[in-house]
Amino acid sequence: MPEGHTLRRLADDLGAAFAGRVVRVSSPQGRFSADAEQLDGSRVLGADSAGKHLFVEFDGERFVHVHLGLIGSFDVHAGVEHVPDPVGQVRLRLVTAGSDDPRGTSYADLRGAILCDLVGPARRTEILGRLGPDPLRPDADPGLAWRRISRSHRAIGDLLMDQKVLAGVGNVYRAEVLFRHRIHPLRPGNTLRIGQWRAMWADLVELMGEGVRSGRIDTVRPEHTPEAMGRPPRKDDHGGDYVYRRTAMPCLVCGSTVRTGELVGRNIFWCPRCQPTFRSRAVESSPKDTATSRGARP
DNA sequence: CCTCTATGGCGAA
DNA sequence: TCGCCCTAGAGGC
Repeated sequence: MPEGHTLRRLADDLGAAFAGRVVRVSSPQGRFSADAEQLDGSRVLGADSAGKHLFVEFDGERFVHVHLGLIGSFDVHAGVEHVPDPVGQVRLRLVTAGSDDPRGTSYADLRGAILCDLVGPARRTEILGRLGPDPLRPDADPGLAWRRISRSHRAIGDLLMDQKVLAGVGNVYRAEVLFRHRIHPLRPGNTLRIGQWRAMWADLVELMGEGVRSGRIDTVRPEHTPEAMGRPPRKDDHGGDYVYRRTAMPCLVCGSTVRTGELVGRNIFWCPRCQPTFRSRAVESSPKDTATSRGARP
């Protein structure tokens, strides 16, 4: 689940349940035990996200830095009657202490994360400093991303996933935003026009904001659903995406066969007709083509 | 029941 | 460039 919208939502939920509360901190699995001991009985001040990074702030300028990676999850249960025994490999558990808060008892379990570290303000600033602008942050400057994109010969599908260029976009938003703007994933960053970038950024702000509210990624415009287009709905189509994980299915807009390939180690999906190659003869090849030196191989 | 894949990125080589 | 993290859902049998 974790692209930027997931972490923003998580920060909001953790803040709502734990901000201002004294918490019991533990590591049932054991891999965070030393740090959990340090934090146990402390007060949570709040939680915030930047890109795919999450920071839970405790008193004394201490932060738990979490990165969910591909398979991590952080489940927040607010206002529960009872706190159950941990199930599975729970690396970090937060439980509210005391009963004088109108929010009642809450707990949260972290599993499978790639990163869970206790850090200070300097380290937090360092981590934030490595991230490009996050479309979910109102103070983000899309010009910083444009500066890097417009000066790079790397593929736009590569640049969009580079957290130093742009923070919070993952494999789904990358494929979908490129489709929505009819841009081929392999098009070099330095061939984009600034108007295209401004439109993509504005779109990401809206799409990811919607993702925070709904808790899922849904990028298909109402006029392009199979129903609206008069196409029969498919049982093997999960819905909500134009091209992501729709290999060999018909494009929702033009009916062409959606294609897939690999770009910097991740699967990329696109429509060969809606997203024509920048130079018409450059990339019209089979999905099994060999990688370039940069790892692009649709 | 088992096997495969995944919205990510670190660190060892 | 690859293994890992070791979850969770989907699909095959």
